[in-house]
Amino acid sequence: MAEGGGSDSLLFLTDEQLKKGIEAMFFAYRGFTADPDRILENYAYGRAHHRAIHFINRSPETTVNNLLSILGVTKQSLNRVLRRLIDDGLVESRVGKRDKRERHLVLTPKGAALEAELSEAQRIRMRAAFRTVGPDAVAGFRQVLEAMMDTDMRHHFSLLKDSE
Amino acid sequence: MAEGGGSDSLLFLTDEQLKKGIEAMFFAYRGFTADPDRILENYAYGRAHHRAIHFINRSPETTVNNLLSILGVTKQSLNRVLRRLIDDGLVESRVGKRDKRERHLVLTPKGAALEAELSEAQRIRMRAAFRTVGPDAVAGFRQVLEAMMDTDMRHHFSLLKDSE
DNA sequence: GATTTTATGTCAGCCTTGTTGACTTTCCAA
DNA sequence: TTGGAAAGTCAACAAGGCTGACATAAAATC
Repeated sequence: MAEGGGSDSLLFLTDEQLKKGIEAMFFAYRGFTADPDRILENYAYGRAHHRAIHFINRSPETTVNNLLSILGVTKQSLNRVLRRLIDDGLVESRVGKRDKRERHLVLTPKGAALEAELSEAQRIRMRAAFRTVGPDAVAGFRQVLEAMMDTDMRHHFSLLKDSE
Repeated sequence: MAEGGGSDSLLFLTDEQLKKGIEAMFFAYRGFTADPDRILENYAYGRAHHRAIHFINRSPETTVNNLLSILGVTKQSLNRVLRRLIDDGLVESRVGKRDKRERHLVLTPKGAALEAELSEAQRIRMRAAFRTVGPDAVAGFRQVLEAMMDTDMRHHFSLLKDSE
């Protein structure tokens, strides 16, 4: 009874528990992206487009550079995605007023519509999960995820409007 | 005070809270994969190889078909990955004894060594996160993730050895 | 015993999304 | 006025998804 980690309160740190956490992340992330992925297929967009749309919606008038640091990809990679979203009329690229080298990105009504469709699908799943497990579990979920982020990403994360 | 969702216990279901959950998943998953990704670079392998190695280690002697259903990719895609792991001597493919059509996959010592290196890196991050937040938060984390999975994936998830 | 189904492997070709490198244009700021 | 930052673009490449077609062996079924 008193073998292994010793105290019951440390059982959650056994390698088996950690492994379960790892697999939970893997399977849950698949579920997490499944619904948007299905929607994106109808528009022939991919996850990269979804990510761009999401973060432009979160921070309207954000610059390309800022988006790059959030998404962690090269400008060439982002540019290809952004190019198409702009050409398709989902994103507007506004020349900066103070600094005219900067481009400020905003969603057009068409872009906002797709964003709403995607995020609604994702929220439905998350709402169902949250409702199933209750507020305490949700608080724990958020704490673990935040602790698992890279520190620089944690900074981006805390910038959301409703931050606590 | 009594506006919005009404009761305090439902605040975790506001769209803003759900959005924070969505972003938390995005940033945390990036952190979650960052350490293995760095290791894989040294061997010129990708995440696909990591996933295959992980699930072969979890269920030794698993068949190709079983692995396909867990990973959710096409056999052509998996075959390319598996081919290289076998050629490189990380995975052994054994002809089935009862059914000779089946191939049973096991890690070689070399494969097990890489698996250990990868999963140790991932466990270190998860252990740090778990330790930071404590057992109750970890329980909540696992509950939310499980609730967020697709049901068929939840089935694969519960098959782990230490299942509760 | 012949036929069908299942499990696997493989070839070819396509797409998305990541990468590096090189180069240009614009334009702020020292 | 000039250096360097911000942005855009072209080209080429790789990983890892996908589809479709086809081959083989063995099991299962008729």
